[in-house]
Amino acid sequence: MPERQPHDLAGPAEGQDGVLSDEDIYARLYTAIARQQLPPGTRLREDEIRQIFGVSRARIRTVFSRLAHTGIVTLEPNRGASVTRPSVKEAREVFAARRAIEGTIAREAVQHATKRDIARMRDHLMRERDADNRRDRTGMIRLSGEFHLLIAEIADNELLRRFLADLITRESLVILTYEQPGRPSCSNHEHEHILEAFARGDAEGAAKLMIEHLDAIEERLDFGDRQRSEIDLATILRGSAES
Amino acid sequence: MPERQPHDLAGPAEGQDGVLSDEDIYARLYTAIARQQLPPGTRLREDEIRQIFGVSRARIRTVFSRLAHTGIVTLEPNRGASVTRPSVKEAREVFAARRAIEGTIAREAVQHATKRDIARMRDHLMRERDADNRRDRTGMIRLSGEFHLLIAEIADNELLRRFLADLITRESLVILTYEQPGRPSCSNHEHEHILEAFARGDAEGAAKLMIEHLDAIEERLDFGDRQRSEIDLATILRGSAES
DNA sequence: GCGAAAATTTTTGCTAACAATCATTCTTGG
DNA sequence: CCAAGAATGATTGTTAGCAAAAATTTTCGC
Repeated sequence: MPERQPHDLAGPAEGQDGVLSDEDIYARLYTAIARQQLPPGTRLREDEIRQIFGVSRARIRTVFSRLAHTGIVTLEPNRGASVTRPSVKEAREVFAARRAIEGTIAREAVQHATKRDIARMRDHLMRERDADNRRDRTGMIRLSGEFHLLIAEIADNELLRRFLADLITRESLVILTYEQPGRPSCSNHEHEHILEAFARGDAEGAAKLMIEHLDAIEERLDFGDRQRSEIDLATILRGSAES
Repeated sequence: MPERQPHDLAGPAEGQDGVLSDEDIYARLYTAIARQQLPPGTRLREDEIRQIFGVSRARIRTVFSRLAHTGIVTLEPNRGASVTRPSVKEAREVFAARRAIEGTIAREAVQHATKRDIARMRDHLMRERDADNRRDRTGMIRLSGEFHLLIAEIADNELLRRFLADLITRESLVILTYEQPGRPSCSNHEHEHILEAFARGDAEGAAKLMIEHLDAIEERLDFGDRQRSEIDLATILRGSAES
């Protein structure tokens, strides 16, 4: 897993007179991490980021502090910032937190959903299928997360939507850290079942399917396998030293 | 509603060599706000806070930025920071978000709870009753929030616990803004019913009671009355100008 | 006396620069 | 040749100070 460098974070200037606001910078870094462009462990050096965005270091420190507060960036005193490498415990907490809220979000969203919302969901799944057919992995990851956020948007609670956005971003780091090659984490077949529950107005069904979907994502990761293989290697290496 | 000043935020130094870390400063301000010591609208001037804590302004700016990210402090460009005054919409979102997660948290907590946890809850309710009998309003508010956080702690998901802590802090601002005098917002009788559900291991019952408890808190506030009385005054004042 | 404009003060936004810490490279002794 | 220590460079942590914006006070004209 090579660490990618944050070279292309700067884009068209969004603020007044071409100056990026702290919020803009935060959003850029956040999005890059959410889209797995900056994998876990990527060093984020203040001076480099400040040059990329053309601002002073103090601005970057502020942004880093906020990113750290959401848990997607880790600050080490005197050593700087890096994209968070989630531990197994953290990973499991992210999934548990998602299960805790996404069932309820789905239920609320079904009760709020208009015909237009359902059409948006359909359109979204078509785009997921397109990306899947094109083997556009980055696009799939983005669209998968966005499907969940679309549901949260339909549920119409900004606090929950933002909390979920953070959880999804943290989960994208989990996926990069613990994913098994060739085994996609988020299935658009499962998304389609959820959409069907929405279309028939089945709030409890949607909630149940959502939780099962999240269970399935978690199962596709390999926390357990990784720990076992580490123990085996250590045993083997100790054995060969003693014989 | 007078605005209190942040004079007494500094306390015993907690960091190495008596220097407070950013985290310490964040925690101090957060706690003061959560305990309603700094009411909605309180101006937080950088220079004043920096003098109180004996650090540079840049440190304070970092802390303010993070507090603003949780929504409990509001930053206005070129005008500074103040404790957030929640709008009615925000207030309702806080309650809706709490209902969305606290039912699930209560359910999880019942399934995790040990005898020791139940004893801690009982002890906590005794302290609530003490505070109530002493008419210690500040203590009641703190302990009420802490009861909810104790349940989240028993549920053992740090992400949810922290999100709930933020929601509770935001709710304490809502209560200060919209509370009816003489009408306490959080009833320890309702807490006792919740504890009973815990003691008999009734996860669904606990979840249901928790949601009803939150409904009841929300009902005790007067979003509606306030809006209605404003409309009446405007109508009356316009009527007297035309006659 | 009142309102508007000007002047002054206060506060925020931001940067350059220095101190402190860590990481890397070089040197030295065994 | 290797390990330990020293030297050097890179990076973070922090502050002082200036520019810009907002708030407050003073002045002036009617």
